[in-house]
This record gives sequence, C-alpha cells and structure tokens, in this order.
Amino acid sequence: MPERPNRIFGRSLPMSLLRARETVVQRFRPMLRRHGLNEQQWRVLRVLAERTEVTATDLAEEAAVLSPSLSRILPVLEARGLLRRKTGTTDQRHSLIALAPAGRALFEQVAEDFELIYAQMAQDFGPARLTRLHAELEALRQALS
Amino acid sequence: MPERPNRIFGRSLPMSLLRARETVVQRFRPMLRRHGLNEQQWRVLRVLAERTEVTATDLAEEAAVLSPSLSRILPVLEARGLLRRKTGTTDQRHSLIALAPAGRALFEQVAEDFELIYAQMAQDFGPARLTRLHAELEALRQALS
DNA sequence: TGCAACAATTTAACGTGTTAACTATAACGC
DNA sequence: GCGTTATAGTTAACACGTTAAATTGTTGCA
Repeated sequence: MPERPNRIFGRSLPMSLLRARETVVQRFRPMLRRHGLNEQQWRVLRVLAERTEVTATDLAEEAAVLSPSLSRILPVLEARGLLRRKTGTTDQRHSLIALAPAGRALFEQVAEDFELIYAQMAQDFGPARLTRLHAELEALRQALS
Repeated sequence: MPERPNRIFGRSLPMSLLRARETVVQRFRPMLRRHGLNEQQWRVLRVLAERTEVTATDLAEEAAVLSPSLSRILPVLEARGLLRRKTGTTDQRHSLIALAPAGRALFEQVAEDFELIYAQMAQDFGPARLTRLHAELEALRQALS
C-alpha cells in the first residue's frame, strides 16, 4: 500500500522555504568556505560594504542575524582585521561598526564569485522568473508582518 | 547623505528566503510552544503521522532535519512517549521509527491549530497566490538541484 | 540631584546546523 | 570465507538560533 500523500505537509510554507533555501545556499557555501567565511559572516560583511558605519542593532537587522549571534561574530571578524568597532560618542551604549580595508578587499573578492554563481542560478531558473520570485517573497513578508 | 541601495544585497535569494521564512514561522512558533514542541520536533511528528514506520534516514530527509539533529531529537520524543523505535529485522543497521498513540493524539491537536493559522495566512496573502508561490519554490528546487 | 524607566549590547543556557570522525552492520569481490 | 568497501546511525566539536536575564548607559521626572 502506497503511503497516502500528506495534505498538510505539502502545504507547509515554512518547509518549502526551508528546502528552497537549502538548495540555493548549497551553491554558495563551498565558495564562501574557500574564502574562510560562513553565511552569517558574509551577510555581515555585505551590509558593512554598503554602509560607512552602522550600529550593532542595525547591522543585525539588515544582515538578518540575531543580536546574540552578532555579538559572537563581531569579535571574530575584528580579530581577522576585517572590521573595526568603536563606541558611539553621543550615546555610549551604541557600538559603531565599519569595514576595515582588509574587509573591503575580501568583500570585493567574494562579491565577484557571488555574482558568477548568482548569474548561473538566474540562468538555470530563468532571470525574469527569479525576479518575480524575489518580489513575491517580499510581498509575502509585507502581507504577513 | 542617504546610503546607496545595495544591488547585490537586494538580489540575494538566500536572504529573501530566510526573511520570508522568518516571517512565516513567527505565526506558528507560539502555538507550537504551547504544545511543548519546537519546529523540528513538529516536522518529525508530521512525517511520522503520514507513515506507519520509517527509517531514521528517510525521516531526516522528509522532515528536513539533518541526521545528527535527528539523533538528538528522537530520544527526547521517545522519552515523552510520542514515538517508538526498534531495530530493523533484516538489516540491523536500520532504526525503524513509528508514532505512538500519544504522538498521534498530539499531532491531531497541533494539526488543528496549524490549519487555522495556515488558513489565516492564506487569506492574508491570497490563497491562489500562496499556491503559486509554493509551486515556484518547488520549481526552484528542481531547477537548481 | 537622584532614582526609576528605558535602550543597546552582551552573556547565559540550551537546542539545532554543519562537518567530520567513529561504530556497527551489510554487501561485494577475490 | 575473508578482507575491503559501502551504508545507517551516533558522537564530537564548534557555530548559530532562540529565549531570557544581566550589564551598562541614557533619559525623564519628581
């Protein structure tokens, strides 16, 4: 007797998103690893590359990393000389983070590889279709939050 | 001076999928917590509810849980009396897992709540649109794997 | 001024993700 | 048959996810 199809399971959106992400990330992971980065560290660098200086809270939000995780990541990246931290002048509660030259250089290298992989992915799925998927995911966030 | 928009960042699919999932999961997490389950445990129960008996490897694959994680989850759920394990007869390497009556009962309860939340989500985003998104995510997996 | 409420970050505790190594069993080949 | 290889599962080690609590600094107000 064949197992009956799972009605609920098939409709589970968290699951679909998880699996899709898993598949996508597999294409990037080896490349990041060669650069000595994991996903979270790369997300942090990417945000920093687009900003002159960010607070830890904003960085966590934009990189989609929880603040406790960020508190563990920052010392590591700082020790590698990829970023610099200083305490805010007006509000000393803030920790201000900026990319260091070495971090900028690494970002440029990774970004190049990233673009290649992304382009291949767009080709495999269809560029327009990928853009539409992006938009739908963003719309989902808006609709549910 | 406004920060310049991030071209790469905006096109990052792993990020979009992560954020979308985050938003969706927030709707389910409190409910699962009330039932004493986390996401992974719920995924395991859900797979078991659809099968009479599964090997650990198949269970991990279908629940999208890595086997080391499953090795940690199973003893917990077994101790709670939600499932039963036995060693395979023909191949003793296999661990065969099945839902226990208490697990079935818990599944039924959670499934009920799950359906309510899912229905609300479908309403908020649009049922047809949600179905289409599902299909696209599955298509993405096919295209990239 | 002083203290109570709030805010940014860190620490803690525990579970999962990730990779690799390890154990036990089974299958294969000579 | 026996050694080699492959497979199923667990364990190990370290990082992040998640929640809550602690720490430190700021702000508002009596």
